Amino acid sequence: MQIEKVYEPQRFEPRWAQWWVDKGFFTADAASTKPVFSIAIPPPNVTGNLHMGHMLEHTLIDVAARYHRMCGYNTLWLPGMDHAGIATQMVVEREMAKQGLSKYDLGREKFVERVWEWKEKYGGNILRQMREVGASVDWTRSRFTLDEGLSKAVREVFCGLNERGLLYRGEYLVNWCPRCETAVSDLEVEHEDIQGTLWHIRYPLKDSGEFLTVATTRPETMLGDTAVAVHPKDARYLHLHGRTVVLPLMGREIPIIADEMADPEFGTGVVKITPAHDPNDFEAGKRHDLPRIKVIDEHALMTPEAGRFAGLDRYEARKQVVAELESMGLLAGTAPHAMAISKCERCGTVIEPMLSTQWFVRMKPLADRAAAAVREGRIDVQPENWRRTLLHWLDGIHDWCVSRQLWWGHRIPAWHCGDCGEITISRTAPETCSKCGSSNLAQDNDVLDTWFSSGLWPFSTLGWPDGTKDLETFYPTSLMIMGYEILFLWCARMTMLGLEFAGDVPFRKVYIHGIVRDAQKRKMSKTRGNTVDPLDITIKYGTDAVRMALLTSAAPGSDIVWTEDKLPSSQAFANKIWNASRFLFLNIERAGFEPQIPEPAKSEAIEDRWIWSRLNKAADSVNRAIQQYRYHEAAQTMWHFLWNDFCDWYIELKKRRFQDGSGLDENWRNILNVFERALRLLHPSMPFITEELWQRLSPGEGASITVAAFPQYDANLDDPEAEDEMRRLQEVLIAARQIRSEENVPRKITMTFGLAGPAPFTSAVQRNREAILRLDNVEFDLVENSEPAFSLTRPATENGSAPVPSARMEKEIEQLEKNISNSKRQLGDDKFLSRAPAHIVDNIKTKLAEYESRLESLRR
RNA sequence: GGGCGCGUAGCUCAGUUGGUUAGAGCGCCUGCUUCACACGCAGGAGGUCCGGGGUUCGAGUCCCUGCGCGCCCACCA
Repeated sequence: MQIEKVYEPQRFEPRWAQWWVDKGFFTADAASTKPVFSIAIPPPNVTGNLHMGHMLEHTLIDVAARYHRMCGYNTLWLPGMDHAGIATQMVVEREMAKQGLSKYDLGREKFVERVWEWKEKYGGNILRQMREVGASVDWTRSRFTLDEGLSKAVREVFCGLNERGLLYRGEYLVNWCPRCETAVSDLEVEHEDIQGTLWHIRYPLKDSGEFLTVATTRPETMLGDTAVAVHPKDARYLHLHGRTVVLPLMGREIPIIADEMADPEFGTGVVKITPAHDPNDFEAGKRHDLPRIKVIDEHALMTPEAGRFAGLDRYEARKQVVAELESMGLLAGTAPHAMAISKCERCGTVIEPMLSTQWFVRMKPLADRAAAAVREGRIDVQPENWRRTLLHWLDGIHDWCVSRQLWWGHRIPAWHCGDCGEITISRTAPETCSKCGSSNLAQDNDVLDTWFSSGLWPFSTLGWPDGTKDLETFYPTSLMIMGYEILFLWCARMTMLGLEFAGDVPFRKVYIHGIVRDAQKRKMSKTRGNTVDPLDITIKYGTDAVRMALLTSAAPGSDIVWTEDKLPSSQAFANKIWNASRFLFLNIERAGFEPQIPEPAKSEAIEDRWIWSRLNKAADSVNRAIQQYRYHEAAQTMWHFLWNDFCDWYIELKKRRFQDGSGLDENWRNILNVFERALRLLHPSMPFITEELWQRLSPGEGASITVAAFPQYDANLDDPEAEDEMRRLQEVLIAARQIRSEENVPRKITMTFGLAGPAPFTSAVQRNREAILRLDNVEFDLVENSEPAFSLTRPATENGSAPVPSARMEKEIEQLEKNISNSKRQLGDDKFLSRAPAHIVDNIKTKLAEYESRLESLRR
């Protein structure tokens, strides 16, 4: 068999990815009686390409899924649907802008067609990309956002909410993005702290020479003021209650009201009220029945209500308003003011609180149920602090504005009567108005928030609202792995909607991972241009290496800082395994038999006993780690086992056994079995290389490591004696290597040491003389004594004696003296003796004896 | 204004319930073309675990506090 010196992932990865799909390994069987493990794979969002975050998330999910499948579960990789919404539209709009087109040039229908075309082209592109980085997904269950089944689920939920009294429509202040020309929810707004300005403006009292000075950060909104407020108990203004001021620039007479929202401590204690353009003022306006005058429109331009400022951009209007006030002597002053502005998460445009008619979902009842499910542990959220964060959000929930003034998305299933104005909400398009019977009906123009349909994902993808075998088998899903940036947007919504409509939690466990950041620890984002394309990276280093690099840094609760220099070492690790197998294959050929995984044989050889015990420990650790989402630990464990234990010691010790073509003997039976088991343990983390090697080792028909059993801890394989003996051998050899290295003795020259020490050391060396001679080219003259520690001396050579370098000795002596005095101090301390557990005390006693013995021999 | 997280070797980070001489990868130094691998092997240097208090026989780990970063949530003009 030809095995190349360097592992080339590109040769194998696409092949296995395709093969697994062809073999149907990712297709879960709803009819199976095996325990179910279903895991949700969030889709990459639609805006074009995969990014490193997708890669991380997919890797974690894939590790969990492969692990459970190997553990005997009926495993479903539940693919995500393709998101729709503002992001999609923005990308298409951007594309169109390059051709000098705007969506208005096309009109709604044509524009939607454009988006569909785009979706087909790039949506498919994303699937292809995911396949290329080894995404293991049952795409047959995949679903586009606007497909038939999902639309049905969306209508069902919308109508269901309505029937439960959880839906309402009305005119409120919503977050409005003037660039996207749509309402957005609170969660889609980003806050940015800026140094703003506080303008103090003097409002003249009617029938008096007095002025009231108000403070505002948005002077242009004064054009829409319908009152000014003072605190009811503010002694300075008691006499003004019920009086009237004349709004500068507009000449409108507006009342002075008493309302607690005015903070006497802030500014002058007087606040202007603009019910149409500020959430607080909107509420105050409701309390005092104030008119709402809209002076800024959906494009952020001033309305005719703004008088001579009409048509101006909001910021231009601000300038002119301030200038005019100043010239009129009504500007009492300005002051810098730290404040937060709201921006559209998608396009960065400053959000305008806008009076508009929207659809809302009443969240409190839904959130209460979700919170209860989390509190009662019906959903286990890990890491723990995210559980509290989620609960905190659920407890303080606001109603959800679900309507969007976009052209792409799920149309709201509500029909307006052109005659009586009645709104009919229905699963299917009604023929006539439910109130007046008119057939003059038009469907609501708004579409639903992307997250509305996304919130139905875990059950809509399984066939809900129809009762299907899939739904029955795989819902609730077992585990959801997602980044914290969509904890509220998605996780919370899925939980609420799942509980309400699918009758159970959408997933039993949620694991929240960190996000991938760039080398400067900034969030990766396309607009910033600091994204890394997983395709480039996987082509360069291989998917396995990329996965390993992500996994080894994926400690729970922390973000991953992505630097490309992590890749070469993962790549080196893949190559290391590759070459370990190369060693095996070359020797198999030399030994004269075919590659195979033979029956294991019991062996008394120290390296066999030791490696089995180590492997067993690794299996234990990997199983635990994956179950506890400690993927980095699983990856690191296998890395350490394969590189340090298997390659550095086990193979090195075995080498000498393969000198002559001895056939398929005990050595082979052990090493091949150990290697095969290690491949299985590594498979979830590095699926491709492990499959390739496994197939080469085990040329069976159609078998795959991907469905082989995951090795479990087996108490019978624990061999502490062998581990102890091996540890002693390693200690002795390392000590000898140090001396060889420091004395610059070439490997070719056999070194002979005097080894004086207790029986365990001397007998370990005695039993393995031949092995260690071959390994390090060292020999030992053994002297057994009753000291607790061994000591190494260099017998006289042709060059004279002088065994150990003195600098090293002095340093060690210093360290030993420190240790000894520490140990003695502890052992002389009555408190320590009486309170510390016995095994700690014993341990220190033993150590002390070892230190003293070692010190003694060094001094000699 | 609330809440959360971080600060450990030059760099990027591990370090489950407090326990003995704090680890890894990269980088650095020395020596090796040893017949699996130079994407390698062997050896080495490098840390007052951010500062200060406290609890404890014992603290990188728990508590308080200070400093420095970062994030999330929030309708105070």
